[in-house]
Amino acid sequence: MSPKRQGTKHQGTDETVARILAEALRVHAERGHEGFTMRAVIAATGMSSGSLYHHFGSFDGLAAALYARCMAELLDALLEVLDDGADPRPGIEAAARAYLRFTRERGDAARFVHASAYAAFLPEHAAVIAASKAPRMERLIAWVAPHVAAGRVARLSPAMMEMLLVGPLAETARRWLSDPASADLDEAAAVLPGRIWRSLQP
Amino acid sequence: MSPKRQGTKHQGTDETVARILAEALRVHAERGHEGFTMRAVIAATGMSSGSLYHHFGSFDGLAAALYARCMAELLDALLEVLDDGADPRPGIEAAARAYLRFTRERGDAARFVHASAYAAFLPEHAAVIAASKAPRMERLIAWVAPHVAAGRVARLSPAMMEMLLVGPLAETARRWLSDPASADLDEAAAVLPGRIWRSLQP
DNA sequence: TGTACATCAGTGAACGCGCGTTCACTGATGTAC
DNA sequence: TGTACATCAGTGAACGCGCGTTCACTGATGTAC
Repeated sequence: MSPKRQGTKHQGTDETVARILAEALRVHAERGHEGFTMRAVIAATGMSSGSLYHHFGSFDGLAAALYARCMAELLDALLEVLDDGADPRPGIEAAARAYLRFTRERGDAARFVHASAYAAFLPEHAAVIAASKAPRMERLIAWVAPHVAAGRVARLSPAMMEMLLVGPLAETARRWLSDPASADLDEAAAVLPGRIWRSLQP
Repeated sequence: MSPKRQGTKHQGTDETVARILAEALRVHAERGHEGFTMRAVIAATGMSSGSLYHHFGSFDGLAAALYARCMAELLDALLEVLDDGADPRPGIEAAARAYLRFTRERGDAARFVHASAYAAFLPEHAAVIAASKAPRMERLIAWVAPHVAAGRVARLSPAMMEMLLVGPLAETARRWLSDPASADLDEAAAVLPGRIWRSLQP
């Protein structure tokens, strides 16, 4: 079931990278943003610093790779629930609920994305992150475009749509992630999707 | 015009505290969140570490004081534009524009607030921050309450209202603050207030 | 099939550095009598 | 009015610590001939 190392043989590179990223995310979740250090990740993985440098080049490189993966998972969670119906409303509302569900179920990934908003690695490793994020954003835009053309969604720039869709959800997630007692995800899931849809109507 | 120190006489405490906070904000704006350190603030103010500890107790204490001040300024900017008319719409829309204006004109304060979202000092110094934030939030809630009672604003919990009002604005601010080329505050000021108002209508 | 070499994941001790914080001190001002 | 003491803003050298990073190395596997 669980594929362990065989003797002293090396694992595949992808497997090691995935394992390091998973442990790094765990460290961030358990020790917070300030406790998220190269040395903590080294200790958590049980690997050597050299190995981490071999795979990621630097601590910022590791963080950027983790950010790209978490962001991709979040966007995939939204893309997954979009349908091909003539009415955009169910898709928008389902995406809003998916955002909140992702926040609850993948709180560690959501926290890392949100907490990295002003991290220095974002501009420095913008290319790696864009490579992961851009195609998914394009799929979202491609989904909504025909609805805009048909007058079923307001003719706004993609940026403004994103603000209206993601803004209230991100704010709720941020609140809940920093203190689960301070926000009610169930209430948000009941209230926000309909209100967000309203704000996007023509 | 500029009140300098007179000989070796000490300034007032409030004046010193204000000067330290102003320099700290400047350090944060110029060197980024990772460059925002006690030592950088010491160098920028030209004061001794002991003096900063005398006034703030710790670096987190200084950060918490700065956060409380910046958050208060942001909330005051919103409160300032609320009017007493029978129609809540102008007030809501003016508050939305005020948020974006504050972001542009007080970018340093806005950046510090946003970048501190997951900082360790928030829970540790929650009391200091709440003392500054809570009364202002209450004034906002008190402003909207009669409109809700009269059926002019949707009957939502204050938390949900806050998410709908602030969400798209905060997301826009965040985007603009991390890269002014990646967001258009003018477009946001033209588009978002009306859309936010829609999302809050009964 | 055997040998020589290249590749590459992974090791871990050691590096210098900047961090937040401490504390014994100075000296100006306020207060008591 | 003068003297003694308390208060408190401000000083700055020194503290130990954990940080990200380096680099000479090991050893298993893949490739060439």
